[in-house]
Amino acid sequence: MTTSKPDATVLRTFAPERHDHRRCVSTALSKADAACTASGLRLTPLRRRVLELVWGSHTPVKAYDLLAILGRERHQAAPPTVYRALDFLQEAGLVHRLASMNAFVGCGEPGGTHAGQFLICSGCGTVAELAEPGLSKTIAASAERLGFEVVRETIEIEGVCADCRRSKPRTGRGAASTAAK
Amino acid sequence: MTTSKPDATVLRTFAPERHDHRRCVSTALSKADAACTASGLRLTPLRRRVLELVWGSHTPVKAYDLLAILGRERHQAAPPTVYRALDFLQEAGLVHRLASMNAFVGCGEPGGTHAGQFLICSGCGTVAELAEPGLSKTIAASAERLGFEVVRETIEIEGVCADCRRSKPRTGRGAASTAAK
DNA sequence: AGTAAGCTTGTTAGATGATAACATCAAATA
DNA sequence: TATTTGATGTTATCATCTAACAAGCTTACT
Repeated sequence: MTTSKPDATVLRTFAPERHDHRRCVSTALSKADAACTASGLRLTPLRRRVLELVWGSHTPVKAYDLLAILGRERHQAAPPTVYRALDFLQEAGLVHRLASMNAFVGCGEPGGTHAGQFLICSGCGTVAELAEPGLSKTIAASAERLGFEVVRETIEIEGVCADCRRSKPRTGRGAASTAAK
Repeated sequence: MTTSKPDATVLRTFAPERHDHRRCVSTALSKADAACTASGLRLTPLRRRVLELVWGSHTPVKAYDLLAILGRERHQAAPPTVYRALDFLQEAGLVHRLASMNAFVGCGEPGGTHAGQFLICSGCGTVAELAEPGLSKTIAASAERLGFEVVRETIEIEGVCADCRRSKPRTGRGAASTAAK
């Protein structure tokens, strides 16, 4: 699920347990088509397929997972194939790379290349993308005081999403059930 | 340069051009000794040496650079040697890993395992570590609204530090001097 | 001291992540 | 059509990180 939320700062919400994810994918692809057409970028079949695969997963996707899938589909696929497609998609603002986990997620609001702010749930692995102006503003203010000019922000917050907190509530001191291991 | 700054939110400042960095290193090692003694952790010769090497560089250090140095010193050193030491130092709160560049920096204020907020200068490569409560608070507020429980923050801001801005001032549209490559 | 337990390091091997360099092919343009 | 540019194929390699087991040290207890 990604669009038409009242809260404009949430570009991509955590994936709810039940939803027709195919619609997310097709919506994302349509947006991508439009965005590329508008800016004169070439969303080739390969690039489009990679984008589709990235969106196809609820959770961030690793480059080599994509590579494995492409390898099955195309009889041949080497790392550069996938990395080049991902590079293009990143520059086009269609996917984001999560540095803290070396993985990629579809961008909920393609268009301008914007800084991503991500909440990553360690329970279900899904990711929410925010665009909190307040956050960027606070960072800019801190940087300003040191005379630092901000170019790129990497903000990735790991934690537990609301759904996972409900299904695996925390006890007072350490979880009891899944404590082993 | 790392300590005794009036601004308590700056845990580690950008390295000034001229300073006796050996003092930074020895200060950091003393702090580490004290912290480990206090918390019953074993700062073995190997771990201490790795910490020293990390601090020895003004800029974030790559694991394989450490490995190369250790290899020269010890006649043998394999990746696990260095990664294990780094893991220990991270958990002890003595170094931070910068996910956006796969590198490590000494922590300016060891002790509790705190979230790092980093300003990374792409000019000189040096890093400042902040602890802006306002920033964490803003993040917590955004997370709160989504019912998200924050566990770990990865905040890495890339840009240009004050010194580098002075020495390579930006022109109106694109730098002229160092534009080629 | 003896010795068992647990932590630390050595060692080998390999998984995973990413890029360089050059060849080939397709699309856009002159 | 010829030329140029961009996209993809291909091979090779580098960089980052981890698993698994062996060996050595410390610690704590008898």
